[in-house]
Amino acid sequence: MSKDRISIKDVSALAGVSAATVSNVFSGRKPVNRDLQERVRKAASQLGYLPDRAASQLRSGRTNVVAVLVPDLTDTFFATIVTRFEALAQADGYDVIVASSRDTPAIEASRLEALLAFRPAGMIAVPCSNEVPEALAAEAQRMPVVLVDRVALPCTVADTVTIDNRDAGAVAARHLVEHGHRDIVLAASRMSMSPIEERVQSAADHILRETGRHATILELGTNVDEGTAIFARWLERHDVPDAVLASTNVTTLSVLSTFAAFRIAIPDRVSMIAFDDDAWMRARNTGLTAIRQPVEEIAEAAWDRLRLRMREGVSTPPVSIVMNAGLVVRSSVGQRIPETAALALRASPRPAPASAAADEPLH
Amino acid sequence: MSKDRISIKDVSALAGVSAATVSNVFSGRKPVNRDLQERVRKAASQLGYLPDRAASQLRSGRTNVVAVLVPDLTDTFFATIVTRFEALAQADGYDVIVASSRDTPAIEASRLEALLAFRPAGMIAVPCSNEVPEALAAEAQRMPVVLVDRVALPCTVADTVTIDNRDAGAVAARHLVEHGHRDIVLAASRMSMSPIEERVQSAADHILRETGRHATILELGTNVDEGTAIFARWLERHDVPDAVLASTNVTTLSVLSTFAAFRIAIPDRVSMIAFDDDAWMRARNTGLTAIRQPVEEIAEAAWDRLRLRMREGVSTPPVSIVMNAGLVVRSSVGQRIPETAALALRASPRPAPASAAADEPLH
DNA sequence: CTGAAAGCGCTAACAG
DNA sequence: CTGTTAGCGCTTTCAG
Repeated sequence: MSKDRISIKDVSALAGVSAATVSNVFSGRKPVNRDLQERVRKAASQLGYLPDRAASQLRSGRTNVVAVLVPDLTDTFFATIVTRFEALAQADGYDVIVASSRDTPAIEASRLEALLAFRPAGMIAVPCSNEVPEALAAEAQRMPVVLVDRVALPCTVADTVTIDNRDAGAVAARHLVEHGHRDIVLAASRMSMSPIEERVQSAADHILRETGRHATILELGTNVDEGTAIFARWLERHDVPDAVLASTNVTTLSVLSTFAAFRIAIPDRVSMIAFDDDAWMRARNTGLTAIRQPVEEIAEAAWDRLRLRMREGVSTPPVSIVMNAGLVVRSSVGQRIPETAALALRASPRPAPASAAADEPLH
Repeated sequence: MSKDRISIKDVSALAGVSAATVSNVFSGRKPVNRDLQERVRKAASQLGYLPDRAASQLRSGRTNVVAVLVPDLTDTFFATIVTRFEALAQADGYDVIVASSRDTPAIEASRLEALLAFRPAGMIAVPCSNEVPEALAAEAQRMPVVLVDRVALPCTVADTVTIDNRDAGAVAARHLVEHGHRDIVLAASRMSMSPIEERVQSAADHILRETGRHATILELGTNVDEGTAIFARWLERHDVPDAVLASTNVTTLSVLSTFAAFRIAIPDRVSMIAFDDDAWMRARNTGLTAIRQPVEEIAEAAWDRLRLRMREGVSTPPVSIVMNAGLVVRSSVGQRIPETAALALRASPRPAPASAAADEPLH
């Protein structure tokens, strides 16, 4: 352990070549004689040489680093996206640096600065609020940026990859209504985040249109424990609804925790549609019916887009990619007889013109 | 968007000072006149200047970057550790770069190289196998390294932070045995990983000592779906055991998924002890009794250690920190009458000398 | 194909 | 306290 760091000069000296040749061997940017290559590589591995990115980047102006910024790494949705990115980036010869904003705009700004100081070749960001951070918007004019998930469309700042949130909300609402549910709670995280607003509002609209009833919208925040507390407080003061539709995997956990604490059975007493499709949702006796976002595909689309931009520049106008979420039906949504149908049944000997679904319990 | 990048010179020119002064304003390493500070800051923000780490690091030899390497970012245990690190590091003025080895030694080696090429000030690593990667062991002699979780003790390479895995296994086994369980399956991920081996072997030893029965050890791997398939295949050919003890949060998910698929009720038909204490374990009607690792404390201990080393160097011998896991009792472990006690009960009118716990069903 | 020399943006050292 | 100068390790000329 004599010298502090092994540099390209140590290698070139040992191999008896110039530093430039060593550089060319490692970067592969210029052809090098086979024999020399071998000598250089041997010397390098003998010394444990690893090129210094700082120096390389400084001189060349190029870098193979892409940055990823997400609101929360402990949220499986984001963790999965990051993991997939990293694999894709690595396959294309890029290294990924990751930062988490812990859902706080101030932290987001600071993490963003930290990432930008690396002068990455590109960046994929899931903003923590609706506002694209100023620094990011500015940077997006020179550096490729792809915005994912938490974005209000249309977005003029950068390319985006999102799901069709209105459709997701409507599909879930329809499923609930078709199963006879009328008194429905929509568990939002924060309505100020536009994808959430879209999911929830579109579900509410559908419910109102189909049943004439107003859904109850509850904001449970982006943290499980906080959301559990809020929902518990609400439940203490209200009747158990027919069904709950979660708008986020975190709200899903909050709602389920509360029901567990209150020993409210799913789907016997209340139906539930979860958001996102995590492993634990399958690991239960009554599997959760859930809106599944195509996480991997989202990550892939974002990476494709970023790679394209890194190759072709940011001069052409931003593109918005919208993917579709699907409903995975398992067993957390039960069949209810809606009041109107039940009244009709009691009032007349003939079956009322209720939906086929609502008839089922009579068989 | 005329110039490509704003450099320190642009700022110094606009502010009418030297580059060194701008540097001192931002690094705070030398005092600068108030007025000048202000002028510099104004010029900088006006230009959108962000110091270039590559250049800074190259010249100064210092860096405020620490690297974190984990086997899997989608595993909540690791994700939580990373998140906590990042918060702590940030509070101390460090930036974190993260990489995931996806539980594959080859990827681990490549990610490790990528991280080391940043020349970080220190590194926290959760190796994916028992073997500390060669490159890391070598690096640990000059750069502070803290190894977490997946480490075989004693470790001569670097400081370590782990839990007392033998104790964790024994505590869980005792809980099961005390509740009258005899036919017990130990769900390992891979016995070749020494913490797992310790947890599982120590549980097996305890069970053998207390009941004279050999526990069944099953290796379910480090992936939920794979583990589910393996356990399902096993269940098709064997009786449902009295209880299952998981050694990992991933094996927990595999086991639960299988039980759900087979509609085997917990704890009526089989008891279960989970590993790690994730939010979803509380979000069920029968909450999971679980071994809880003190995740946050592990992260904090590792960070403290790393910070100390970054301050004081790596010359003093490695230190091993061992923390304690605890058993969180919820409702997934039921009461069984062990055969021996049951036989004794049937054979004699007097209560057999069974444990108090085993008597409970008779009340 | 290889080597010598210059310089990326920044900060250490020293002079003022 | 501020400016000047040199050079970190690499890659890029450009000459051989």
